[in-house]
Amino acid sequence: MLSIGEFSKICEVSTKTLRYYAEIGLINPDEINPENGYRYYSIGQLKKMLFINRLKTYHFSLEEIKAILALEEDQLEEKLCSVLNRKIRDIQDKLDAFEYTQQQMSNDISNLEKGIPIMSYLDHIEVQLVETQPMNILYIRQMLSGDDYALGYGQYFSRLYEKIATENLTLLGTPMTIYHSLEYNPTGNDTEFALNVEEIVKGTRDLPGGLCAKSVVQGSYSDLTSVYARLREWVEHEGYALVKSPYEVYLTDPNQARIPEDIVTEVYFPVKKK
Amino acid sequence: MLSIGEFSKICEVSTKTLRYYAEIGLINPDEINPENGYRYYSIGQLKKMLFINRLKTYHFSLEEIKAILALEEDQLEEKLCSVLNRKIRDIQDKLDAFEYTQQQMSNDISNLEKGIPIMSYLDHIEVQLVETQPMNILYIRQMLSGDDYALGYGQYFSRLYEKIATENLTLLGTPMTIYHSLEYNPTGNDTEFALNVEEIVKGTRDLPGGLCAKSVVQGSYSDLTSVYARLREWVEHEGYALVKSPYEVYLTDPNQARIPEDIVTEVYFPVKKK
DNA sequence: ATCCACCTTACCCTAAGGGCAAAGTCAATA
DNA sequence: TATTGACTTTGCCCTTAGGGTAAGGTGGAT
Repeated sequence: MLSIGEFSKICEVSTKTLRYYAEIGLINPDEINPENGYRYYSIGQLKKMLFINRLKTYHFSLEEIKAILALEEDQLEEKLCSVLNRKIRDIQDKLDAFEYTQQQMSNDISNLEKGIPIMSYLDHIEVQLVETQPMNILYIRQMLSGDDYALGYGQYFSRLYEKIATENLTLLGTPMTIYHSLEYNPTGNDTEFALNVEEIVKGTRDLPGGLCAKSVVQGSYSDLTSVYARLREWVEHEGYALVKSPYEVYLTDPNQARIPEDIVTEVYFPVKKK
Repeated sequence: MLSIGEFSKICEVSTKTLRYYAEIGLINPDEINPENGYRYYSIGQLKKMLFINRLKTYHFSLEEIKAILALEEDQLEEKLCSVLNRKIRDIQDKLDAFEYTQQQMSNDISNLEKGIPIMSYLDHIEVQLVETQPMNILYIRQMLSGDDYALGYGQYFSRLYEKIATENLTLLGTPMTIYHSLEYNPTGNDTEFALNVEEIVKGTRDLPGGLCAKSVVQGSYSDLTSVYARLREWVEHEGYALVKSPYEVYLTDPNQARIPEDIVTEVYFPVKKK
C-alpha cells in the first residue's frame, strides 16, 4: 500500500487533488485507516489514476471522467470510442474558432500598422433615412437563446416556406427577423421570423411601414452588433427615437453564400423625430 | 442616455455582466442617479463596450482588457500591436497542443477498434534488474516547477557543460536527472541535473552504484509518468523497495531528435530486496 | 524519547459571471 | 390619479478544479 504522498509522486498529481478526487468520488483510496483517517492507495490504482490523467489531457471534465469510469466492462470499448470521437469534433470546433480569431487579430494588426484604429470602422457604417411600405407577413414568434440562432434561421424559415407551399401563398420578398426583446438576455430573446406574402390568411399579420433608419451590412453576422450600436448612435445623434422593434432583411441566403463577404443584410430601425 | 437594459440590448451583453464590469472598474456608467442608483450609459460608451467585446473574443482576461483600456492614446497603437501579436502566439500554442491531443485520441481510438484497451501499454513496459557502478558526477540541484523543466534541461545542462569546458574536465557519459522529491508538488520539485566526469573537484559528488530496476523509454517525455508507475508496480510486485532517489539518463539529446520516437531515456530505481 | 516529515480536516480563494429573492422605481394605461 | 407590470437595485449563493494556509494529530527513524 502507498501513502497519499507516495501515490501522488508516482502519478504526478498533488495530494490536494487526490483528496479532492476522493471527495467527489472519482477515485477512492483502497483503504482508509479507521483510527487516523490516513488514506492508502494500492499499486493497482495506479492504472486508474493514469487513465484519469490521460482523460484530463483530452479535456474531459471530472464529471465526464466519472461517467466513463462508471461504465461496465462490456460497454466500455464502444462508449469510449464514441465519446472520444465526439471530443475530437469538439476540439476541431475550437481549432476552427481559434484560427478564425487569429485571422481577425492579424487583420486588426495590419490596420493598426496603417494607423487605422481598431474600432474606427464603426464610424464608416452608413445610415440612411427611408420610408418603408406596410407589408403583410407570415410569421413565427419564439424565444431563442444565442445558440439556437444558427439552428433557428434554417428551421423556422423552412417551416414558413413549407406553409407557403402547402397553402399556395405568393412570396413577395426575402426573409426577415424582427427582434422584440428590449434587453439582451443570454438565456433567450423574443424573436420573430417572417416572410412577406400577398395573401392575408391565418398566421399572417401586418408589419406597419413608416420612417426607418437603415444600414446595409456586407459580411459575417458577427458584425451585426456593431451595426446595431451604430444605428442607435445615429438615431440618438440625429434626434430620432426608436418606436418599434428593429428588424433585419436577409437579401442573401446564407446557405448560398460561399464567403461571409457575399452575405448582404439590411437592418431597419423604425424611428420618429423627437 | 441609455438605461442598463437598453445598453445591454445594443451591446449584446447581459445587465449582470454590465454591473460586474462596473464593480471591477472595467466600464463605469457615465452617470448614476444618486437617488435611486440607476445606471445610465452614454451612446459614446458603445464603442468602448464593443471594443471590450472584441478583446474578449480574442481571449484576453478582463484584467488584461482593463490594462489595455488604461493605455494612453500615444502608446496605444504600439502596445496593442505587441499584445495582439503575443496573443496570436499564445493561441498558436493552444492550436498545436490541441492538434497533438487529437492525434493521441485518434491513436487511442484505432487501438480500441483493434480491441486493445487504452492503458494496456503499461503492462508491456519492460523492467530489468541491473547492477550499476558508482559514478563521480558534476551537479546542480534546484527546486523546479513543472513549467521550468523544458527551460531547465537546456539551461542547467549548458551551465554544467560550460564548467566542464572551462575547468578542463573529462566527460564520461550522457546527461542525467535525479529526482529527490518524494511527493509531487506542482509548485516545485527538488531536482538535480548531473554529468558523469572523471575528475573529483569542487561541485562533484559520488553517485553510489548498486542494484537498480531499470526501464528504457523510447518516445516523448510525457510517457515517463507511466514508466515511473510501472517501475513502482514492478518493484512492489517483485518484493523490492526503493532505497534512493530515482534518476533518468538521457541517451539522446532532445534537441537533436527530430521526432519524439527518436528520444531514448533510461529510468533507474535504486532498490534492495525486502 | 524526540524530532521532523507526513497526514488530517476546515476554511477561504480563484474568473467571469448566472440565478434568485426582496425591495424600490418608472412609465404607460385605466 | 392610481395601479400595474416591466425595469432596476443590492445581496447572497453557485459554478471548475483544485491551491494556500492553519491547527492539530501521526509515523518512522534516530
